[in-house]
Amino acid sequence: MLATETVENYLKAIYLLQRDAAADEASMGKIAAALGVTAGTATSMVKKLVAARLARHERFGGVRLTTKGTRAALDILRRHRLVETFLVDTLGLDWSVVHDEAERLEHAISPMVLDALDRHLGRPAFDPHGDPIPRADGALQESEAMPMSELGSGDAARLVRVLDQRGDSLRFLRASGLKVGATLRVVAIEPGAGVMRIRPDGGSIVSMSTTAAARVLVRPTRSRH
Amino acid sequence: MLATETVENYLKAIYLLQRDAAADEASMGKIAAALGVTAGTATSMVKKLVAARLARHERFGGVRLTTKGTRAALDILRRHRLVETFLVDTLGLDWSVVHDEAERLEHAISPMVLDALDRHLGRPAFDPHGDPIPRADGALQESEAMPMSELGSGDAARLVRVLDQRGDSLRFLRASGLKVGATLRVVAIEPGAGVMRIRPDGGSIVSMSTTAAARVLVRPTRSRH
DNA sequence: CGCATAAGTTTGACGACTCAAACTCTAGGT
DNA sequence: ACCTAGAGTTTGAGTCGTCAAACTTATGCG
Ligand SMILES: [Mn+2]
Ligand SMILES: [Mn+2]
Ligand SMILES: [Mn+2]
Ligand SMILES: [Mn+2]
Repeated sequence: MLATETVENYLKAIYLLQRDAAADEASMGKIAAALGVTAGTATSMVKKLVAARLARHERFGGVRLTTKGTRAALDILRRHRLVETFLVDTLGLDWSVVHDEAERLEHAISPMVLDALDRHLGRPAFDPHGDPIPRADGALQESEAMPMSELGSGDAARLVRVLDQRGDSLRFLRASGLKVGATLRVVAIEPGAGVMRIRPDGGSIVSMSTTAAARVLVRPTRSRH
Repeated sequence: MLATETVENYLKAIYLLQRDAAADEASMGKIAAALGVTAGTATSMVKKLVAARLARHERFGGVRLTTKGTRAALDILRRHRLVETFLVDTLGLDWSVVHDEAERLEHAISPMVLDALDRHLGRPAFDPHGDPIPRADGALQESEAMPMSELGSGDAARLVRVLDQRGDSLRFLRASGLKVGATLRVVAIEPGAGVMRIRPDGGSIVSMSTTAAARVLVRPTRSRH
Protein backbone atom coordinates (compact mmCIF):
# COMPACT_ATOMS: atom_id res chain seq x y z
CA MET A 1 0.00 0.00 0.00
CA LEU A 2 2.11 2.82 1.29
CA ALA A 3 5.35 1.10 0.45
CA THR A 4 6.29 0.67 -3.17
CA GLU A 5 6.53 -2.81 -4.66
CA THR A 6 10.30 -2.60 -4.54
CA VAL A 7 10.29 -1.59 -0.90
CA GLU A 8 7.97 -4.50 -0.11
CA ASN A 9 10.41 -6.89 -1.76
CA TYR A 10 13.34 -5.50 0.21
CA LEU A 11 11.44 -5.74 3.49
CA LYS A 12 10.46 -9.35 2.91
CA ALA A 13 13.99 -10.31 1.84
CA ILE A 14 15.57 -8.62 4.84
CA TYR A 15 13.07 -10.23 7.19
CA LEU A 16 13.86 -13.71 5.88
CA LEU A 17 17.63 -13.18 5.85
CA GLN A 18 17.55 -11.74 9.33
CA ARG A 19 15.51 -14.68 10.59
CA ASP A 20 18.04 -17.16 9.20
CA ALA A 21 21.14 -15.27 10.29
CA ALA A 22 23.10 -16.02 13.43
CA ALA A 23 23.50 -12.37 14.35
CA ASP A 24 19.85 -11.58 13.61
CA GLU A 25 20.82 -9.12 10.92
CA ALA A 26 21.03 -9.20 7.15
CA SER A 27 24.27 -8.47 5.32
CA MET A 28 24.18 -6.03 2.44
CA GLY A 29 25.62 -8.62 0.06
CA LYS A 30 22.92 -11.14 0.82
CA ILE A 31 20.21 -8.54 0.45
CA ALA A 32 21.59 -7.63 -2.96
CA ALA A 33 21.83 -11.28 -3.97
CA ALA A 34 18.30 -12.04 -2.75
CA LEU A 35 16.90 -9.24 -4.88
CA GLY A 36 19.12 -9.82 -7.90
CA VAL A 37 20.56 -6.35 -7.68
CA THR A 38 24.07 -4.91 -7.31
CA ALA A 39 25.47 -4.15 -3.88
CA GLY A 40 25.40 -0.44 -4.59
CA THR A 41 21.72 -0.56 -5.37
CA ALA A 42 21.01 -2.41 -2.15
CA THR A 43 23.02 0.11 -0.16
CA SER A 44 21.06 3.05 -1.50
CA MET A 45 17.75 1.27 -1.09
CA VAL A 46 18.54 0.41 2.53
CA LYS A 47 19.33 4.06 3.06
CA LYS A 48 15.78 4.78 1.96
CA LEU A 49 14.36 2.17 4.32
CA VAL A 50 16.30 3.76 7.17
CA ALA A 51 14.92 7.19 6.25
CA ALA A 52 11.42 5.69 6.36
CA ARG A 53 12.14 4.20 9.81
CA LEU A 54 11.67 0.70 8.43
CA ALA A 55 15.22 -0.48 9.09
CA ARG A 56 18.36 0.37 11.01
CA HIS A 57 21.82 0.29 9.56
CA GLU A 58 25.24 1.71 10.25
CA ARG A 59 27.95 2.08 7.67
CA PHE A 60 29.61 -1.25 6.91
CA GLY A 61 27.35 -2.98 9.39
CA GLY A 62 24.37 -5.30 9.07
CA VAL A 63 20.77 -4.35 8.38
CA ARG A 64 18.00 -4.91 10.90
CA LEU A 65 14.31 -4.16 10.51
CA THR A 66 12.61 -1.88 13.00
CA THR A 67 9.35 -2.90 14.64
CA LYS A 68 7.55 -1.00 11.93
CA GLY A 69 9.60 -2.70 9.23
CA THR A 70 9.00 -6.11 10.75
CA ARG A 71 5.27 -5.50 10.89
CA ALA A 72 5.29 -4.50 7.23
CA ALA A 73 7.38 -7.54 6.29
CA LEU A 74 4.99 -9.87 8.10
CA ASP A 75 2.09 -8.33 6.25
CA ILE A 76 3.77 -9.02 2.92
CA LEU A 77 4.69 -12.53 4.03
CA ARG A 78 1.05 -13.09 4.96
CA ARG A 79 -0.06 -12.00 1.50
CA HIS A 80 2.60 -14.15 -0.13
CA ARG A 81 1.75 -17.30 1.74
CA LEU A 82 -2.01 -16.91 1.47
CA VAL A 83 -1.64 -16.45 -2.26
CA GLU A 84 0.50 -19.58 -2.48
CA THR A 85 -2.10 -21.50 -0.53
CA PHE A 86 -4.82 -20.26 -2.85
CA LEU A 87 -2.86 -21.19 -5.96
CA VAL A 88 -2.36 -24.75 -4.68
CA ASP A 89 -5.62 -25.41 -2.85
CA THR A 90 -8.11 -23.60 -5.05
CA LEU A 91 -6.49 -23.48 -8.47
CA GLY A 92 -4.60 -26.76 -8.20
CA LEU A 93 -1.19 -25.48 -9.25
CA ASP A 94 1.90 -27.43 -8.28
CA TRP A 95 3.74 -26.33 -5.13
CA SER A 96 6.93 -25.99 -7.17
CA VAL A 97 5.61 -23.11 -9.24
CA VAL A 98 3.54 -21.04 -6.85
CA HIS A 99 6.36 -19.09 -5.26
CA ASP A 100 7.19 -17.13 -8.40
CA GLU A 101 3.54 -16.40 -9.06
CA ALA A 102 2.99 -15.22 -5.50
CA GLU A 103 6.07 -13.04 -5.76
CA ARG A 104 4.14 -10.82 -8.17
CA LEU A 105 0.59 -11.25 -6.88
CA GLU A 106 1.52 -10.42 -3.28
CA HIS A 107 1.85 -6.75 -4.26
CA ALA A 108 -1.57 -6.49 -5.85
CA ILE A 109 -3.68 -7.88 -3.00
CA SER A 110 -5.71 -5.30 -1.08
CA PRO A 111 -6.72 -5.86 2.55
CA MET A 112 -10.25 -6.58 1.37
CA VAL A 113 -9.21 -9.21 -1.13
CA LEU A 114 -6.76 -10.64 1.37
CA ASP A 115 -9.46 -11.14 3.95
CA ALA A 116 -11.88 -12.64 1.44
CA LEU A 117 -9.14 -15.02 0.33
CA ASP A 118 -8.36 -15.93 3.91
CA ARG A 119 -12.02 -16.68 4.62
CA HIS A 120 -12.38 -18.64 1.39
CA LEU A 121 -9.42 -20.81 2.33
CA GLY A 122 -10.69 -21.42 5.85
CA ARG A 123 -8.14 -19.18 7.57
CA PRO A 124 -5.25 -21.58 7.03
CA ALA A 125 -2.31 -21.50 9.45
CA PHE A 126 0.26 -22.93 7.03
CA ASP A 127 1.06 -22.52 3.37
CA PRO A 128 1.65 -25.42 0.92
CA HIS A 129 5.29 -25.69 2.01
CA GLY A 130 4.38 -25.85 5.69
CA ASP A 131 5.55 -22.28 6.30
CA PRO A 132 3.41 -20.55 8.90
CA ILE A 133 1.08 -17.83 7.61
CA PRO A 134 1.36 -14.68 9.73
CA ARG A 135 -2.03 -13.71 11.10
CA ALA A 136 -3.60 -10.36 10.33
CA ASP A 137 -2.27 -8.98 13.64
CA GLY A 138 1.27 -10.10 12.82
CA ALA A 139 1.29 -13.15 15.09
CA LEU A 140 3.35 -16.01 13.71
CA GLN A 141 3.28 -19.49 15.19
CA GLU A 142 6.11 -21.67 14.04
CA SER A 143 5.26 -25.36 14.05
CA GLU A 144 7.16 -27.70 16.34
CA ALA A 145 9.33 -29.79 14.09
CA MET A 146 12.73 -31.48 13.70
CA PRO A 147 14.91 -32.13 10.67
CA MET A 148 14.13 -35.47 9.05
CA SER A 149 17.89 -36.14 9.11
CA GLU A 150 17.72 -36.54 12.89
CA LEU A 151 15.30 -39.44 12.77
CA GLY A 152 16.65 -42.89 13.53
CA SER A 153 16.21 -46.03 11.50
CA GLY A 154 12.66 -47.33 11.83
CA ASP A 155 11.25 -44.03 13.11
CA ALA A 156 7.90 -42.87 11.81
CA ALA A 157 7.06 -39.22 11.31
CA ARG A 158 4.77 -36.77 9.62
CA LEU A 159 6.20 -34.27 7.14
CA VAL A 160 5.33 -30.77 8.32
CA ARG A 161 7.53 -28.37 6.43
CA VAL A 162 9.93 -28.06 3.53
CA LEU A 163 12.73 -25.53 3.82
CA ASP A 164 14.44 -26.01 0.47
CA GLN A 165 11.95 -24.53 -1.94
CA ARG A 166 13.88 -24.69 -5.17
CA GLY A 167 11.72 -26.00 -7.96
CA ASP A 168 13.58 -29.26 -8.53
CA SER A 169 13.65 -30.09 -4.83
CA LEU A 170 9.90 -29.58 -4.60
CA ARG A 171 9.27 -31.62 -7.72
CA PHE A 172 11.45 -34.46 -6.42
CA LEU A 173 9.58 -34.50 -3.11
CA ARG A 174 6.17 -34.41 -4.74
CA ALA A 175 7.14 -37.18 -7.16
CA SER A 176 8.27 -39.24 -4.16
CA GLY A 177 4.98 -38.78 -2.33
CA LEU A 178 6.63 -36.52 0.23
CA LYS A 179 4.21 -33.67 0.68
CA VAL A 180 3.16 -31.73 3.75
CA GLY A 181 0.99 -33.93 5.92
CA ALA A 182 2.33 -37.20 4.54
CA THR A 183 3.46 -39.85 7.01
CA LEU A 184 6.64 -41.73 6.38
CA ARG A 185 9.12 -44.13 7.93
CA VAL A 186 12.91 -44.24 7.89
CA VAL A 187 13.82 -47.56 6.34
CA ALA A 188 17.57 -47.31 6.63
CA ILE A 189 20.43 -44.93 7.22
CA GLU A 190 23.82 -45.20 5.53
CA PRO A 191 26.04 -42.82 7.47
CA GLY A 192 29.03 -43.61 5.30
CA ALA A 193 27.25 -42.68 2.10
CA GLY A 194 25.43 -39.82 3.80
CA VAL A 195 22.15 -41.20 2.57
CA MET A 196 18.81 -42.05 4.19
CA ARG A 197 16.19 -44.36 2.76
CA ILE A 198 12.64 -43.19 3.36
CA ARG A 199 9.32 -44.86 2.68
CA PRO A 200 6.34 -42.50 2.46
CA ASP A 201 3.08 -44.19 3.46
CA GLY A 202 1.61 -45.66 0.33
CA GLY A 203 4.69 -44.94 -1.73
CA SER A 204 7.90 -46.66 -2.60
CA ILE A 205 11.27 -46.22 -0.94
CA VAL A 206 13.36 -43.20 -1.92
CA SER A 207 16.94 -42.26 -1.12
CA MET A 208 17.90 -38.79 0.00
CA SER A 209 21.14 -37.26 1.13
CA THR A 210 21.15 -36.39 4.81
CA THR A 211 21.79 -32.77 3.87
CA ALA A 212 18.64 -32.77 1.77
CA ALA A 213 16.81 -34.57 4.57
CA ALA A 214 17.95 -31.90 7.02
CA ARG A 215 15.90 -29.37 5.09
CA VAL A 216 12.72 -31.40 5.46
CA LEU A 217 11.05 -30.92 8.82
CA VAL A 218 9.01 -33.66 10.44
CA ARG A 219 7.14 -34.42 13.63
CA PRO A 220 7.72 -37.96 14.94
CA THR A 221 4.56 -40.01 15.28
CA ARG A 222 3.70 -42.80 17.69
CA SER A 223 6.07 -45.39 16.38
CA ARG A 224 4.33 -48.80 16.52
CA HIS A 225 6.80 -51.12 14.91
CA MET B 1 4.48 -9.73 -19.82
CA LEU B 2 6.53 -7.92 -22.40
CA ALA B 3 4.62 -4.70 -21.96
CA THR B 4 5.08 -2.78 -18.75
CA GLU B 5 2.14 -2.31 -16.39
CA THR B 6 1.77 1.28 -17.58
CA VAL B 7 1.74 0.25 -21.21
CA GLU B 8 -0.90 -2.36 -20.44
CA ASN B 9 -3.09 0.29 -18.86
CA TYR B 10 -2.72 2.58 -21.87
CA LEU B 11 -3.57 -0.21 -24.28
CA LYS B 12 -6.70 -1.18 -22.40
CA ALA B 13 -7.85 2.43 -22.07
CA ILE B 14 -7.29 3.15 -25.75
CA TYR B 15 -9.10 -0.03 -26.73
CA LEU B 16 -12.17 0.89 -24.69
CA LEU B 17 -12.21 4.52 -25.82
CA GLN B 18 -11.78 3.50 -29.43
CA ARG B 19 -14.63 1.00 -29.15
CA ASP B 20 -16.98 3.69 -27.79
CA ALA B 21 -15.93 6.43 -30.19
CA ALA B 22 -17.80 7.32 -33.34
CA ALA B 23 -14.62 7.68 -35.40
CA ASP B 24 -13.14 4.45 -34.00
CA GLU B 25 -10.20 6.31 -32.56
CA ALA B 26 -9.28 7.63 -29.13
CA SER B 27 -8.55 11.30 -28.54
CA MET B 28 -5.43 12.21 -26.61
CA GLY B 29 -7.45 14.11 -24.03
CA LYS B 30 -9.67 11.16 -23.24
CA ILE B 31 -6.70 8.86 -22.98
CA ALA B 32 -5.09 11.23 -20.51
CA ALA B 33 -8.33 11.53 -18.53
CA ALA B 34 -8.88 7.78 -18.48
CA LEU B 35 -5.44 7.24 -17.00
CA GLY B 36 -5.48 10.22 -14.65
CA VAL B 37 -2.45 11.74 -16.29
CA THR B 38 -1.67 15.05 -17.99
CA ALA B 39 -2.08 15.41 -21.73
CA GLY B 40 1.65 15.79 -22.17
CA THR B 41 2.28 12.50 -20.45
CA ALA B 42 -0.27 10.77 -22.66
CA THR B 43 1.31 12.25 -25.77
CA SER B 44 4.76 10.98 -24.91
CA MET B 45 3.43 7.59 -23.88
CA VAL B 46 1.51 7.21 -27.12
CA LYS B 47 4.71 8.05 -28.94
CA LYS B 48 6.22 5.03 -27.22
CA LEU B 49 3.29 2.82 -28.21
CA VAL B 50 3.74 3.92 -31.81
CA ALA B 51 7.46 3.09 -31.64
CA ALA B 52 6.50 -0.38 -30.36
CA ARG B 53 4.06 -0.80 -33.27
CA LEU B 54 1.16 -1.06 -30.82
CA ALA B 55 -0.66 2.07 -32.01
CA ARG B 56 -0.82 4.54 -34.86
CA HIS B 57 -1.03 8.28 -34.42
CA GLU B 58 -0.36 11.42 -36.38
CA ARG B 59 0.31 14.80 -34.83
CA PHE B 60 -2.91 16.40 -33.56
CA GLY B 61 -4.92 13.40 -34.71
CA GLY B 62 -6.57 10.49 -32.94
CA VAL B 63 -4.96 7.30 -31.65
CA ARG B 64 -5.76 3.90 -33.05
CA LEU B 65 -4.41 0.53 -31.94
CA THR B 66 -2.67 -1.68 -34.47
CA THR B 67 -3.62 -5.33 -34.78
CA LYS B 68 -0.80 -6.12 -32.41
CA GLY B 69 -2.00 -3.48 -29.96
CA THR B 70 -5.56 -4.73 -30.15
CA ARG B 71 -4.46 -8.28 -29.48
CA ALA B 72 -2.52 -7.11 -26.43
CA ALA B 73 -5.47 -5.03 -25.21
CA LEU B 74 -7.82 -7.99 -25.51
CA ASP B 75 -5.41 -10.10 -23.52
CA ILE B 76 -5.41 -7.55 -20.72
CA LEU B 77 -9.19 -7.24 -20.90
CA ARG B 78 -9.42 -11.01 -20.58
CA ARG B 79 -7.28 -10.96 -17.47
CA HIS B 80 -9.28 -8.05 -16.04
CA ARG B 81 -12.66 -9.64 -16.56
CA LEU B 82 -11.66 -13.10 -15.43
CA VAL B 83 -10.25 -11.60 -12.26
CA GLU B 84 -13.47 -9.69 -11.68
CA THR B 85 -15.45 -12.88 -12.18
CA PHE B 86 -13.24 -14.68 -9.71
CA LEU B 87 -13.58 -11.94 -7.11
CA VAL B 88 -17.38 -12.06 -7.31
CA ASP B 89 -18.02 -15.76 -7.92
CA THR B 90 -15.33 -17.34 -5.79
CA LEU B 91 -14.53 -14.75 -3.15
CA GLY B 92 -18.01 -13.24 -2.88
CA LEU B 93 -17.01 -9.60 -3.25
CA ASP B 94 -19.57 -7.07 -4.39
CA TRP B 95 -19.67 -6.20 -8.08
CA SER B 96 -19.26 -2.54 -7.20
CA VAL B 97 -15.74 -3.00 -5.82
CA VAL B 98 -14.13 -5.56 -8.08
CA HIS B 99 -13.13 -3.24 -10.88
CA ASP B 100 -10.53 -1.38 -8.85
CA GLU B 101 -9.12 -4.61 -7.46
CA ALA B 102 -8.89 -6.13 -10.92
CA GLU B 103 -7.19 -3.00 -12.17
CA ARG B 104 -4.14 -3.97 -10.13
CA LEU B 105 -4.37 -7.76 -10.22
CA GLU B 106 -4.69 -7.93 -14.01
CA HIS B 107 -0.99 -7.08 -14.32
CA ALA B 108 0.20 -9.85 -12.00
CA ILE B 109 -1.59 -12.80 -13.62
CA SER B 110 0.63 -15.15 -15.61
CA PRO B 111 -0.73 -17.24 -18.48
CA MET B 112 -0.57 -20.28 -16.23
CA VAL B 113 -2.57 -18.70 -13.43
CA LEU B 114 -4.96 -17.22 -15.95
CA ASP B 115 -5.73 -20.59 -17.43
CA ALA B 116 -6.12 -22.22 -14.01
CA LEU B 117 -8.49 -19.42 -13.03
CA ASP B 118 -10.44 -19.82 -16.25
CA ARG B 119 -10.80 -23.55 -15.67
CA HIS B 120 -11.75 -23.05 -12.02
CA LEU B 121 -14.50 -20.63 -13.01
CA GLY B 122 -15.83 -22.97 -15.71
CA ARG B 123 -14.55 -20.92 -18.63
CA PRO B 124 -17.11 -18.15 -18.21
CA ALA B 125 -18.15 -16.08 -21.25
CA PHE B 126 -19.23 -12.99 -19.30
CA ASP B 127 -17.98 -11.10 -16.28
CA PRO B 128 -20.13 -9.97 -13.34
CA HIS B 129 -21.24 -6.85 -15.22
CA GLY B 130 -22.26 -8.83 -18.28
CA ASP B 131 -19.22 -7.70 -20.24
CA PRO B 132 -17.94 -10.41 -22.57
CA ILE B 133 -14.66 -12.06 -21.61
CA PRO B 134 -12.29 -12.26 -24.58
CA ARG B 135 -11.23 -15.83 -25.20
CA ALA B 136 -7.60 -16.88 -25.11
CA ASP B 137 -7.40 -16.53 -28.90
CA GLY B 138 -8.77 -12.98 -28.75
CA ALA B 139 -12.30 -13.82 -29.91
CA LEU B 140 -14.94 -11.63 -28.34
CA GLN B 141 -18.64 -12.37 -28.62
CA GLU B 142 -20.85 -9.46 -27.64
CA SER B 143 -24.22 -10.51 -26.30
CA GLU B 144 -27.36 -9.58 -28.19
CA ALA B 145 -29.07 -6.94 -26.09
CA MET B 146 -31.07 -3.70 -26.16
CA PRO B 147 -31.19 -0.74 -23.77
CA MET B 148 -33.80 -1.20 -21.05
CA SER B 149 -35.02 2.30 -21.91
CA GLU B 150 -36.41 0.98 -25.19
CA LEU B 151 -38.77 -1.48 -23.54
CA GLY B 152 -42.47 -0.66 -23.55
CA SER B 153 -44.80 -0.65 -20.61
CA GLY B 154 -45.61 -4.22 -19.57
CA ASP B 155 -42.60 -5.72 -21.35
CA ALA B 156 -40.64 -8.44 -19.60
CA ALA B 157 -36.91 -8.84 -20.03
CA ARG B 158 -33.77 -10.37 -18.63
CA LEU B 159 -30.94 -8.10 -17.53
CA VAL B 160 -27.81 -9.06 -19.44
CA ARG B 161 -25.32 -6.24 -19.05
CA VAL B 162 -24.62 -3.05 -17.15
CA LEU B 163 -22.70 -0.32 -18.95
CA ASP B 164 -22.49 2.29 -16.21
CA GLN B 165 -20.04 0.74 -13.79
CA ARG B 166 -19.60 3.56 -11.32
CA GLY B 167 -19.76 2.28 -7.77
CA ASP B 168 -22.97 4.01 -6.77
CA SER B 169 -24.80 2.91 -9.91
CA LEU B 170 -23.80 -0.68 -9.26
CA ARG B 171 -24.80 -0.47 -5.61
CA PHE B 172 -28.18 1.01 -6.52
CA LEU B 173 -28.84 -1.76 -9.02
CA ARG B 174 -27.79 -4.51 -6.64
CA ALA B 175 -29.90 -3.02 -3.85
CA SER B 176 -32.86 -3.00 -6.25
CA GLY B 177 -32.43 -6.65 -7.17
CA LEU B 178 -31.25 -5.72 -10.65
CA LYS B 179 -28.29 -7.96 -11.29
CA VAL B 180 -27.13 -9.77 -14.39
CA GLY B 181 -29.48 -12.65 -15.10
CA ALA B 182 -32.42 -11.17 -13.20
CA THR B 183 -35.79 -11.01 -14.95
CA LEU B 184 -37.89 -7.90 -14.67
CA ARG B 185 -40.96 -6.18 -16.02
CA VAL B 186 -41.61 -2.57 -16.97
CA VAL B 187 -44.50 -1.45 -14.78
CA ALA B 188 -44.91 2.04 -16.14
CA ILE B 189 -43.22 4.73 -18.18
CA GLU B 190 -43.53 8.45 -17.49
CA PRO B 191 -42.13 10.09 -20.61
CA GLY B 192 -42.75 13.57 -19.25
CA ALA B 193 -40.74 12.92 -16.11
CA GLY B 194 -38.17 10.88 -18.02
CA VAL B 195 -38.66 8.03 -15.57
CA MET B 196 -39.41 4.31 -15.87
CA ARG B 197 -40.80 2.11 -13.15
CA ILE B 198 -39.33 -1.38 -13.08
CA ARG B 199 -40.22 -4.43 -11.03
CA PRO B 200 -37.47 -7.05 -10.75
CA ASP B 201 -38.86 -10.57 -10.27
CA GLY B 202 -39.20 -11.11 -6.56
CA GLY B 203 -38.39 -7.51 -5.74
CA SER B 204 -40.26 -4.29 -5.28
CA ILE B 205 -40.82 -1.56 -7.85
CA VAL B 206 -37.98 0.92 -8.46
CA SER B 207 -37.88 4.14 -10.46
CA MET B 208 -35.03 4.93 -12.82
CA SER B 209 -34.37 7.76 -15.20
CA THR B 210 -34.55 6.69 -18.82
CA THR B 211 -30.95 7.82 -19.24
CA ALA B 212 -29.90 5.45 -16.45
CA ALA B 213 -32.11 2.75 -17.97
CA ALA B 214 -30.42 3.27 -21.31
CA ARG B 215 -27.18 2.07 -19.79
CA VAL B 216 -28.73 -1.20 -18.64
CA LEU B 217 -28.95 -3.76 -21.41
CA VAL B 218 -31.68 -6.38 -21.49
CA ARG B 219 -33.00 -9.18 -23.66
CA PRO B 220 -36.80 -9.25 -23.93
CA THR B 221 -38.39 -12.47 -22.75
CA ARG B 222 -41.58 -14.20 -23.82
CA SER B 223 -44.05 -11.69 -22.45
CA ARG B 224 -46.99 -13.63 -21.02
CA HIS B 225 -49.16 -10.98 -19.38
C1' DC C 1 -12.49 35.57 -43.22
C1' DG C 2 -10.04 35.99 -38.88
C1' DC C 3 -8.97 34.93 -34.57
C1' DA C 4 -9.74 33.26 -29.62
C1' DT C 5 -9.97 29.03 -27.44
C1' DA C 6 -9.57 24.33 -26.78
C1' DA C 7 -6.78 20.53 -27.83
C1' DG C 8 -2.42 18.72 -28.41
C1' DT C 9 2.76 18.94 -28.21
C1' DT C 10 7.34 20.02 -26.53
C1' DT C 11 10.64 21.00 -23.15
C1' DG C 12 12.94 20.75 -18.89
C1' DA C 13 12.76 18.84 -14.62
C1' DC C 14 12.08 15.37 -11.11
C1' DG C 15 11.60 10.90 -8.26
C1' DA C 16 12.19 6.02 -8.18
C1' DC C 17 15.20 2.36 -9.24
C1' DT C 18 18.97 0.64 -11.32
C1' DC C 19 24.09 -0.22 -13.00
C1' DA C 20 29.21 0.21 -13.57
C1' DA C 21 33.16 1.66 -11.83
C1' DA C 22 35.91 4.07 -8.65
C1' DC C 23 36.58 4.24 -4.08
C1' DT C 24 36.85 3.01 1.20
C1' DC C 25 36.66 0.24 5.04
C1' DT C 26 37.08 -4.22 7.76
C1' DA C 27 38.89 -8.30 9.25
C1' DG C 28 41.79 -12.40 9.00
C1' DG C 29 46.07 -14.40 8.09
C1' DT C 30 50.96 -14.02 8.29
C1' DA D 1 51.17 -5.04 13.82
C1' DC D 2 50.49 -5.04 8.89
C1' DC D 3 48.43 -5.99 4.38
C1' DT D 4 45.32 -7.39 1.39
C1' DA D 5 41.06 -9.59 -0.31
C1' DG D 6 36.45 -9.12 0.09
C1' DA D 7 32.57 -6.49 1.52
C1' DG D 8 30.39 -2.21 1.40
C1' DT D 9 29.83 2.63 -0.29
C1' DT D 10 29.79 6.54 -3.41
C1' DT D 11 29.37 8.69 -7.69
C1' DG D 12 27.74 9.55 -12.16
C1' DA D 13 24.75 8.17 -15.41
C1' DG D 14 20.60 6.03 -17.56
C1' DT D 15 15.57 4.51 -18.03
C1' DC D 16 10.78 5.00 -17.00
C1' DG D 17 6.85 7.53 -16.05
C1' DT D 18 5.36 11.67 -14.61
C1' DC D 19 4.31 17.03 -14.15
C1' DA D 20 4.21 22.11 -15.15
C1' DA D 21 4.58 25.42 -18.22
C1' DA D 22 5.64 27.25 -22.60
C1' DC D 23 4.43 26.56 -27.04
C1' DT D 24 1.79 25.13 -31.55
C1' DT D 25 -2.12 23.77 -34.20
C1' DA D 26 -6.86 23.32 -35.51
C1' DT D 27 -11.47 25.09 -35.58
C1' DG D 28 -15.80 27.07 -34.92
C1' DC D 29 -17.85 31.52 -33.65
C1' DG D 30 -18.64 36.10 -34.64
MN1 LIG E 1 7.40 -9.80 -4.60
MN1 LIG F 1 5.70 -20.94 0.73
MN1 LIG G 1 -4.64 -1.87 -14.57
MN1 LIG H 1 -16.43 -5.78 -15.60
